[in-house]
Amino acid sequence: MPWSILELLRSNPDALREALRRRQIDVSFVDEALSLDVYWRKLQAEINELRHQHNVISSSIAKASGEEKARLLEEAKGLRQRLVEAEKELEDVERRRLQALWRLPNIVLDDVPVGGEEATVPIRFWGRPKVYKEFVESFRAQTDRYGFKVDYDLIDWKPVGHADMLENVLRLGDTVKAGEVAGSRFYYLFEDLVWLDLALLLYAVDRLTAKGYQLVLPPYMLRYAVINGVIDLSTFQDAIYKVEGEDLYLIATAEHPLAALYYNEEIYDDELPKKLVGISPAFRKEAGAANKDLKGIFRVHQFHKIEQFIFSRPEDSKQLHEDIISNAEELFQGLGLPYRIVNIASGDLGACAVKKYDLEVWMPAQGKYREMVSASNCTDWQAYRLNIRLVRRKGMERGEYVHTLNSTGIASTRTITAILENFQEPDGTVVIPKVLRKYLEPFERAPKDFIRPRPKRPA
RNA sequence: GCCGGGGUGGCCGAGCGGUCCAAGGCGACGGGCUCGAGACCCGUUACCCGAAAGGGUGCGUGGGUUCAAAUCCCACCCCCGGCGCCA
Repeated sequence: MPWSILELLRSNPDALREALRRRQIDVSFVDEALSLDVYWRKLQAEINELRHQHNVISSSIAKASGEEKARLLEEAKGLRQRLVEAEKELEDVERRRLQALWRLPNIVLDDVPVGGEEATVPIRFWGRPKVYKEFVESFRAQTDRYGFKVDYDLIDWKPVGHADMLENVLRLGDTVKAGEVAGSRFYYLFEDLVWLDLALLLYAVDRLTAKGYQLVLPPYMLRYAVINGVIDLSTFQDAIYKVEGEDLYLIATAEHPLAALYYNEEIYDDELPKKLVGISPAFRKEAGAANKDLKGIFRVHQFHKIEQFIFSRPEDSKQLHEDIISNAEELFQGLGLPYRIVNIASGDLGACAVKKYDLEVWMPAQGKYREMVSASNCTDWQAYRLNIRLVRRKGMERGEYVHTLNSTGIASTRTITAILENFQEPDGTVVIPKVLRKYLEPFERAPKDFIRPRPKRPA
């Protein structure tokens, strides 16, 4: 049996309906897909019969001659006519069936909290957040309320927000000029912050490759058929830029080209898991973001990202999901940024994922935990769409699809905002995390321990 | 971008309108032989529908001609060589 979702659709549609209910999606998608699948199978059987008759006649024409041949030709032509009609319908049904199947989201694991955004729950905390006195109540609402007791440092001065730090304190960024020349959500970064961006990327690449992840620099654009295999429709609409006049789309994360690395291929189970770390820019339209986070570089159209990606055997994906989120945690622990891990509620899961963890860092100037990392287990949802089959070496059994998992390692600009707020001193100086020193050391002009406010913008 | 050559199953490679439901080889898998391994022998090794029998589809992708297309025509994509341009 093939794709797990198709298997469920045929054998236990109620389980699929339940998954859609949990995601707060219209359950009728299941019925539509089911009836199209049934009809498609029936129609295909009928057409196969017609084709068979046609094939029999066709091949006898080669041996026939004279009147017999003329008669067979007539008969074959007649059958052809009927087939053309029927095949037109099959094509139509096939297209609609596929569309319906591709609209189906993945199932939802049982340990995912059911509900909308508000149902998302923290499952663990790390670090000692700096909490400004006026944010204590809000802090409690994000910690105590869920039954966690998180130690914090009370501070009586209000840290400057990351956007102001960037533009008005450090003066190492210019989103106004970028807005003028490229539009909102673009930015110029200068000097120390550029070094910081590079150092963060190198840090994540170094740590992850040390764990055996293979370093990959992937294509930054993909064809429609490929990128459509990796993402759901809403991501496509909200995030993806298209290159005009070409069948090319800018990636929103290295996850997309990494998933596509085995497009239309078979992978033997004894080669799994394949663990990759990708480095790439991420281009995002942010079409659904409305006016959220317009200031600064928290939510931008373009940033750098180190991405973890795994192809796995189906039986290993749950454990590997825990592994990649803990890899990300190690990176943030190294940076010293206090965070919590949340188990994303069913209504907020992307269609591809059966479960998703976010890592959210405490932002002292906002009084909120904000998303820095997202780690998803997509099981066979992407692999089915990209046609990446699993072959079991023992007995050479086919028919399954590999599982895919992805997680941010470090997203540069977001992590920079977290550093600007968390390691800010009252005088505006930013203390650079010690783990980054190694990646700044080789460069003469790179900052090593501090980023200091500047009187005016460089360049 | 232009000119020429080419894209066949996991890989190599034959076929160039009907006997192709794609030869042959390699690899992989299953079995035999063996104390075991190798060699050797037999078999399996694309996808879809079907409980099965069986049938259908598949030769880069999409169209077209034909009763019949891997084989002929058109468009596009990709690879190789040459020329041009260029970080």
